Amino acid sequence: MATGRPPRPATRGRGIPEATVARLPLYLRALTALSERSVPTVSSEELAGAAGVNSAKLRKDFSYLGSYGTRGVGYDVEYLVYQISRELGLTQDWPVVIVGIGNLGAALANYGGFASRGFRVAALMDADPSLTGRSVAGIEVRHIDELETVVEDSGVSIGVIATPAGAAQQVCDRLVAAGVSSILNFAPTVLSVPDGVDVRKVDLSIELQILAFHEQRKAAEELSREVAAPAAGEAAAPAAPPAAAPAAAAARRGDRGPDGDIPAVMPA
Amino acid sequence: MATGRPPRPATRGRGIPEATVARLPLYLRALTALSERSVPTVSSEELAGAAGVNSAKLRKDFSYLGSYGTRGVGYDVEYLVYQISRELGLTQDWPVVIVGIGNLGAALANYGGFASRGFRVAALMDADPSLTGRSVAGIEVRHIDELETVVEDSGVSIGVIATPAGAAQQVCDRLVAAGVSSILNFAPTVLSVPDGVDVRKVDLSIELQILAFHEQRKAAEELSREVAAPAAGEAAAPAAPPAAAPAAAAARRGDRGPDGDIPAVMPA
DNA sequence: CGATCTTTGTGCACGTGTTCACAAAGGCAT
DNA sequence: ATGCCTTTGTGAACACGTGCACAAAGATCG
Repeated sequence: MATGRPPRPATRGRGIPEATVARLPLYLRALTALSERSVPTVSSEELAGAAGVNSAKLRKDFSYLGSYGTRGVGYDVEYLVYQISRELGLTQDWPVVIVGIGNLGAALANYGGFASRGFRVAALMDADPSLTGRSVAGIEVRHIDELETVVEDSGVSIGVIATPAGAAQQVCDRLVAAGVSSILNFAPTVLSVPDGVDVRKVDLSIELQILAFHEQRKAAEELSREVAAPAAGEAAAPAAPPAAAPAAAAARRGDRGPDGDIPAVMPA
Repeated sequence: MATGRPPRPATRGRGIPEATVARLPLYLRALTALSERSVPTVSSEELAGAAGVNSAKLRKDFSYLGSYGTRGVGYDVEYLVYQISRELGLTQDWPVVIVGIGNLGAALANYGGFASRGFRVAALMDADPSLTGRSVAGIEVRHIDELETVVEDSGVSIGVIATPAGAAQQVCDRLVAAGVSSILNFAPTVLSVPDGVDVRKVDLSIELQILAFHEQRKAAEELSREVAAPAAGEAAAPAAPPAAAPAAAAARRGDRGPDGDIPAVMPA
């Protein structure tokens, strides 16, 4: 009976699947909106709609956190907001350092969504001496040489890299050496980091290329349909603009996932 | 023989898995770097290293495109660059319209990675009349009212939304109505679109929240380890910087994925 | 020209994530 | 209280993605 307990309970104990973690912020946003409208409870169906996911998936996601719903009623909005916030670690303050204050870095510094959820811009840093001392989004830009000091003094554990690609790995190494163990990388480079350091990447160029792929596929499909069934539904009516109209027509088809959209996946 | 063609062949015929499509741009970038260094051929092992993926995965990915490698040698860099570019639809020009020229929109307009790969900023648009006429990144900002005209005239099929969350859905609807069938959304909102329209989302706040989750988990794990085995392996040796050492120690564990990093997934 | 060595391409097993479908649980009306 | 109605929580089937391991293919060298 001693060994009666599962030796390796499910996915690492109360380990929440990565896919679920990625959706929690989405639920949280939807719930926050409901909270602001003073909606007391919400059903999985409604919330799923607002978050743009399947209701079964949402319920399963929540089941990893515990049984926070009431059958026949739904979920208590305030309570769920708290539980998800806690699970995501948003009940504490996360000082963040942004490195590279170019166009993008400045945009990030100005981004409101930051402070709204436990994140605080502890410092802005750049290698360009002509920038240091200047104020961006009400925060003084400091020179990159102070990076180690800033990380240590402010207890920063999350770093955002918004430098050119060439400088990214170097900055990354310094961040990690200074004690940062989570990095959000906007530079178009593959960062190599030691075990235990999390890297997430945001790459505009990659996203566009993925869209281009699908766009091309849609165009090809449309073309083959026109060839297969010439002058079927839309006749030769829209003979004017060559690009726009056919694209929209191809769109209608809906060959992709269950919803209209597709998951935006990208390896770090 | 007309209908001899497969009506719905397998995973959409030569349908490439979504996960593979998402990695192709990564390979392409690594290959482009090799090409610039005039490297003639590359093995799956080397390329996988440069792209930060498993070599078996890379080979399987390429196998969906065809048999472009030579056993015992590797892949011809130039040839692969071409094949992947073609598959992604980068051999043609993709006019892109950016809506919302705030900090972020301006950063995107200035982003070099755009033009490098078949993408061309056809227009910048904003609802603020005080912005129209002004030049950003050498491109004149036009008023949102001209959106339909621009999309039609330039044959735009990809739109980038960089507006505040409140305006995103409205802009999205107009884009779709005008014929745009691929949208890259930077606004923190769930966009609803008709079937056949692809939406990919980039959300800074969500990425940070996912990082916070892992950061919290690492901290908790570190804590429990210290409690479970006080002064076990690392003694009190690195008693210096309080932040870096513990984090790195927790890191060692490697509880996450096979590689050091985790896939950055996000539903649109 | 055959042996050997390298590297691809892929069958197979495994793990993760998604979806369905339904029993159990709770509220609510009577 | 009892029964009905709604909605959750989850078991099980399925789909997808990953990684191993190896046979086949080709280059290279003696």
